[in-house]
Amino acid sequence: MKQKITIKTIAKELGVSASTVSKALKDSHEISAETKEKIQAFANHYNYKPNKLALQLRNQKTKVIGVILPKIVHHFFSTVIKGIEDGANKKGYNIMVCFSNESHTKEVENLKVLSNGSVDGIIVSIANETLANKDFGHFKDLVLEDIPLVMFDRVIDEIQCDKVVVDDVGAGYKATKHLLENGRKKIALITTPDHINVGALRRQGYEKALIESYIKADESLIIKIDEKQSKSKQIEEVFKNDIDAIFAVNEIYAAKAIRIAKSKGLNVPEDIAVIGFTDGQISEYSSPSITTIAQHGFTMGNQAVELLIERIESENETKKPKKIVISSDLKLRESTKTLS
Amino acid sequence: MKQKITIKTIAKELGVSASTVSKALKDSHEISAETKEKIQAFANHYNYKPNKLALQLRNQKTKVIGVILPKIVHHFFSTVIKGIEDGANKKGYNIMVCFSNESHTKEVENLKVLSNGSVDGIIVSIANETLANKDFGHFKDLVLEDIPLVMFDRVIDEIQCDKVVVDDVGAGYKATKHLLENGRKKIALITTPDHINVGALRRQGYEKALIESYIKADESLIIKIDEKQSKSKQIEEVFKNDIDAIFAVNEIYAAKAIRIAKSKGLNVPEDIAVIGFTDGQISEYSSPSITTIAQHGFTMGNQAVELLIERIESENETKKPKKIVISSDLKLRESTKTLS
DNA sequence: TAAAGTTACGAAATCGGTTTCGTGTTAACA
DNA sequence: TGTTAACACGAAACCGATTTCGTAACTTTA
Repeated sequence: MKQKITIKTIAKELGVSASTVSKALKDSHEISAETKEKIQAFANHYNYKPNKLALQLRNQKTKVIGVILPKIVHHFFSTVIKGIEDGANKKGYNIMVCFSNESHTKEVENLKVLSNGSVDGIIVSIANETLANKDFGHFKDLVLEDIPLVMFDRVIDEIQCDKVVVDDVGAGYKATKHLLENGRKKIALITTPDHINVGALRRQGYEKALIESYIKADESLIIKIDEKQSKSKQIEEVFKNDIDAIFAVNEIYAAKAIRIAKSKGLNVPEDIAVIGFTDGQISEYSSPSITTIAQHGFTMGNQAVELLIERIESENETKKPKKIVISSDLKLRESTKTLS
Repeated sequence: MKQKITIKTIAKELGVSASTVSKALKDSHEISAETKEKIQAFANHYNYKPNKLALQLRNQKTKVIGVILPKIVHHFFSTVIKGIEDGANKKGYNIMVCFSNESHTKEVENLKVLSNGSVDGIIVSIANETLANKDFGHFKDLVLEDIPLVMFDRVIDEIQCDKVVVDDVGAGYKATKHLLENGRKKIALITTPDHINVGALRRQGYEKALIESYIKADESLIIKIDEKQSKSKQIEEVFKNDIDAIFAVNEIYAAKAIRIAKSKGLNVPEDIAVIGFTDGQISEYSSPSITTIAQHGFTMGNQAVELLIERIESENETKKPKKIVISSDLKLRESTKTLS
């Protein structure tokens, strides 16, 4: 078995031409039933598999989709990957994954590698660093080269391509509204720095809900976490204020907030309600379990890859980029309840 | 930019032959300085990138490593993937990931797709279903075809290939020993069915530790979770016994056990100590945080890919398969403490 | 000045398939 | 019996790059 068999091998062995073998294996009408049978039996017996690389070169397509993620050890992103793989598989594609580790340089490198022809299209969620320096040249090049591109979750308006996002404003609104409906009035927001657009959007929703309830947003109740410093310490700051609820833009901040609340002798949800974002395992298994906004990562991945494949396979007229907004749901758990 | 430029394009444009262009771009001594400069400048200006597919076909290697995982929305596996990607990248490889979803059929399919020449080697952690029916034909074929293969975590002895595993027996021993040293005597074990070999191995360690302490293993304290039924209900069973500690072979079982204990009015770790496996986010963020065995997934992935690339790049004499055992550490947290 | 050696480049084979086009043989038809 | 059509297959081009080998033109050496 060490020697892999090719069409030529078969042709030589059976005394026919390579083209005959190729046609016979594709059940072409040009080949007599007798010859076909002979060739197919032979190929089958020796477990012939057409060389993918040769096919890719000829067809100029790889049936592979490149995926660049900021990180993978993370519930949301691993869920998205699952959705992408699932959708890709259904259409006969495979996925090649790279991680930017939130680094701009690595993102550029990844993009360079993938755009060399290894993949038919690319799905990306942008690295934090790239969002911070607003350097999007690498994506612009990609668009110029006409390589199909889909961005999800962390997207930017500057690039003309298909996008899949959660309704972050709406989600922030829903979360805050829920707390308000629970009778909470002093709601703190634990969010990210402004350049992470999802954080900023969720904040908009938060503020919208407050305004609707005639509550003035209090800047001191909003903390933007700097990931480079101790998160716990930063979160602890917010407890210096008089608050009865916390809306955290991800589940880690929420979990940490709960721990701190407990350590301060506050009961969750009685004294303080907490709501998170990203319905991951932390929210599900911690006690109390955490009410969150479910992001439907699987759906996002699925939709993203669907958009991408659609664009790959209709590589003719340039249709206008689409933007799909996935609505998010509130998942009620133990960390929130009506104030009695 | 729509029209991609190839060596032929350049050759025609500059009135030279394709071979000249190729050589010039590789700075061959056969080409005059003048011509080289002209060609390089042209290629540079039009942003020429050699077609990867053509290179792959010619070199008969893809610089891609295939990875098949049972699942991805899972802390341990996503950590391993990170380790694989990291190691692969350092050596100039990319990774292509597929998921078996614990299904035998899907695993076979994945293997078939990847072994068609799309990748230079494959890293696998076997699906539960495959472990259950003990049908390893697809792996045997792979070995026959001389495609480099590395298995990790869930491995089998029947296949001759490199392997990377955790010291599951030792880990089970460490965990149990820790509980014993805490003064616990009635230690329940929440594990998997026997065919999941990692579960069986951890159990061995558990029993070894008990024997050393002259404690007879009590079958009724051992529950093998059937994932198809309600886990909580099954775990609840163990509380019918008089126990003062639980060793769970993964963090989800541990988290569920803690919830159930709490609901029964038992305090963790005072009344009952709990220790888990896989140092994921659940263990870290739940309250109480969970003492676990850290599996070092990143290291496993890194080692696996290193073994694989070594084998790929020394494709000559068939060296004997290696087996790397990664030792695991006990990570002390709040869910265990000395019995007072 | 003839023989030998350089230099600088092109032709062609190769990787492993697919596909178009051509052609010899036989069968069907006028 | 001559013409045409159908049939079954092979030759060759092609995808894009690399690489071996050959060679024209020029230079060096005897």
